[in-house]
Amino acid sequence: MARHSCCHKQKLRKGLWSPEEDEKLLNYITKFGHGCWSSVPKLAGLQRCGKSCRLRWMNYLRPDLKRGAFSQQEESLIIELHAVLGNRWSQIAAHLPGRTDNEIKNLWNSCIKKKLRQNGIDPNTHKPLSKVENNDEIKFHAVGESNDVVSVASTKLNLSQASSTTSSQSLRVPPSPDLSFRRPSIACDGSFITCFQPNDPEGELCFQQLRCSTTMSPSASSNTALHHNWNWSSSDISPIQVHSALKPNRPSDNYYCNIDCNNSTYWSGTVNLQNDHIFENSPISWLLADCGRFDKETEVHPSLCDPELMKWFEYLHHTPFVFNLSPSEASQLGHSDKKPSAGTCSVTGGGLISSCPNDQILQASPGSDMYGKTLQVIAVSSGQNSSSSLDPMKIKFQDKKV
DNA sequence: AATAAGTCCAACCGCAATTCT
DNA sequence: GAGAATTGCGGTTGGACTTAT
Repeated sequence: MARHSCCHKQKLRKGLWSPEEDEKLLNYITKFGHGCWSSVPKLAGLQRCGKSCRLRWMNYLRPDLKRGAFSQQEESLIIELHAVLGNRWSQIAAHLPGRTDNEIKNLWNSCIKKKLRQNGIDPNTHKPLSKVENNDEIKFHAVGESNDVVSVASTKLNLSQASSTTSSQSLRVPPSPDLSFRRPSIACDGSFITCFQPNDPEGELCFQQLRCSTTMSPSASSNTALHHNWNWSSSDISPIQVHSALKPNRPSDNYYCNIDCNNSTYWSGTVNLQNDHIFENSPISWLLADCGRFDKETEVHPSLCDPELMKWFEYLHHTPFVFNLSPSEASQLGHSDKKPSAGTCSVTGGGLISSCPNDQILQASPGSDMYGKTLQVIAVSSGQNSSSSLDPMKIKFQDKKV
């Protein structure tokens, strides 16, 4: 097998880096920056190729790298991002400050894959490995423009086993289909972030261990992150609030909120007090569970339009979910290759899903009326760069009767 | 205690995209 | 515009370490 071109020219060292080599590279880059990587080894006095130097710097010597084991939150985020991005390790790493693509890839291959399989989930597709009997499946119909009837059977997840293990919580696999009604919720009114305790009639969430932490991102002018922790006790009935005095000054300043239960992240997201936006990190978002209950404009990951993820919604709510889109709206929402541009579509009633194959219109199905509200989905312009799949859409929940 | 099997992870490799000449 | 050089990415490998037999 041919070596990389830069290694042909001279006999270069390979294998593990010695502390002396590390020191040479670190000293050189600290003083002069890396510039052109191919010239770094010569200038730094190393018998390595530039590529090797770059890799060592990026994966080990960089001062901004985070050391130590991955937290439960980080693992959860990796799983969620992998469901959306696949093996795009560098893009996943971009969402985990201080972590490298190599590190995440190794974690995935050595650890997370195994955990997912143990919980009955295919790590490649994020679909369940096994399905249960047909009578538990939810079937619904969506009527296309040509009056073709499209039947979509949702995937019933085999969760009973997973919910009995601690690792299942790290996967944020719901312990029961009714979990959505027990989720905590975050509200934001421009002055306060308020964390509401979830309704937990069966005590599954063990409130004694439910914790909310909020970290304000450090701004350019300040290296200090504001960090707050609260613990709910079983007797608490009041929501937790972040006081307005902590309101950040710049629109870019966000609060990163995590709600943990039994040391696993149960809800995570970003709250921006400047514009009242709440962005949930989870692509398997709980947000749609709040249809009709939110009255704030909220950002949601476009992956919510992914039929596979919508199946989770179906599973959680025992109700189908049907988009009611015009062809152009369907296209704008990402059912074509183009990114969403400006546009509006309405999603009506209690349920919706699903794919809009080939710009086919899916008209409203006789969905359930469990929410009795109108959900407006506003696809916002997300620029021309089609390489980014993470630009959020805004979803506005309006308190209107259908 | 010796050895095999399994796990983890740093580093290598080829390829593709981008930049430079 | 063409070819070379460089950069970045994801798949794979190999060796150190741990665990099981």
